[in-house]
Amino acid sequence: RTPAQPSVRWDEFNQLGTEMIVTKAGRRMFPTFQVKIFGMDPMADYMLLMDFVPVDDKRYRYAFHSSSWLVAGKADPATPGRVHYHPDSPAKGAQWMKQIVSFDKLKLTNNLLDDNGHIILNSMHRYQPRFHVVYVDPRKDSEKYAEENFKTFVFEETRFTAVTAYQNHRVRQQRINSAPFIAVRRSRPASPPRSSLR
Amino acid sequence: RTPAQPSVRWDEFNQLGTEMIVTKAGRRMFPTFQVKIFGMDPMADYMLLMDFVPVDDKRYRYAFHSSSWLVAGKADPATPGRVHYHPDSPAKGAQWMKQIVSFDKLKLTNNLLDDNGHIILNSMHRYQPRFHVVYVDPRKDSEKYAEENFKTFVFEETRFTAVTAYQNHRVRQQRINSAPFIAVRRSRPASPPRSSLR
DNA sequence: CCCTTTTCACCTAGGTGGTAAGAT
DNA sequence: ATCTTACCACCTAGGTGAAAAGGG
Repeated sequence: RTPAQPSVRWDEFNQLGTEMIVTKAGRRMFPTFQVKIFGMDPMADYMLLMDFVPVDDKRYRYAFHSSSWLVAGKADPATPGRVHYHPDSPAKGAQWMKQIVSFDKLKLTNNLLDDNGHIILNSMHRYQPRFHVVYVDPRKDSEKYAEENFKTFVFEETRFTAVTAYQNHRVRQQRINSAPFIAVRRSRPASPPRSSLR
Repeated sequence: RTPAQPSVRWDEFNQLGTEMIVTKAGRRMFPTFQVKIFGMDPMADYMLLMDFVPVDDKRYRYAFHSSSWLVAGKADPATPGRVHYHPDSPAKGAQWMKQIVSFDKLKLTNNLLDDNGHIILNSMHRYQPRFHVVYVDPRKDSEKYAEENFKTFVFEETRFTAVTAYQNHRVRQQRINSAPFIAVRRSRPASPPRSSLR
């Protein structure tokens, strides 16, 4: 049976055109990708993982005046295709099914040389998250069954554009509304003059 | 092969007579109990857990003037004997052996009605932490082998007296020295008079 | 008197977006 | 112009000991 993606929040963002921040140090996703899982063998071991595939081979830019995304040319060279294993992997089916599985430790970066195992994406490109379940086959010749022990699920509403700063004002606002604790700082105290005296 | 308890810090405290704070809400141990493990089957599953047994059947009190612990009578009725499973359990031997295993999530409480699964201890009593390794036997009739699949380790230097507030001044000082970040607040702002007006 | 509980200021650890400066 | 980066104030979440109050 297909796992479910609790998706109210994703739908809200998807309507606006979800944007995910990527930074050099790595940024968590918001919304977080989470799934409710059904139909596993409670006693068997499974690995859960995610990866991200380009939606198309285009680069985008955001037109502020029209508040819309425009194609800005062909995609930049693909980034290293990394995967993120859910840190509880491997675990028994019973464990995974007990509650919603949340990928809140996953981080996105635009640093091609990232050394922290984060997912590397190109800013201004569109991505589709994918969710994979791997059954840990106890049989000796388990490689032979790799195909059948591997299942992939795609939730289209989780597509997004990677950005280094929110582009669409309404997405930023939605983000702030979704997490009331986020401070909206209005201004920064005047910084000292940079260096009139070297 | 016997696991090792990194023990420099434990020895320091043990010389003074280690005291562990217990609170109603639960308090972490300091020092933390941690072990380096050797000799597991890398591919097999193991559970790691701890429990605490009374060192004797006595109750103690601390004599400030002589800075020493005195026997204050027979032990209070024993507390429910709980165990604490390391939250990563079950996991493969390879995983456990990869690095030092730290029981830093374990909490001690004096609340007999505790509902958070914390370890319940009697204040002013002495305890010996114990560390257990359970091999998860894949055989059908695994109960029959319970004995051989279960190993217990005791590190005597980790004995302590449970207290609700540090008794020995030098233990308190040692604690503060061990964690430089701990604030030593000198005084509290005068509190408003309690209720001259009910 | 001896011990426990409550409260609270203060700390760590880590994530967040705005701003301004930097880069291309 | 357009996008990226560094910096930083501000937040959450949770642990900590001291002091003060409470209890037997």
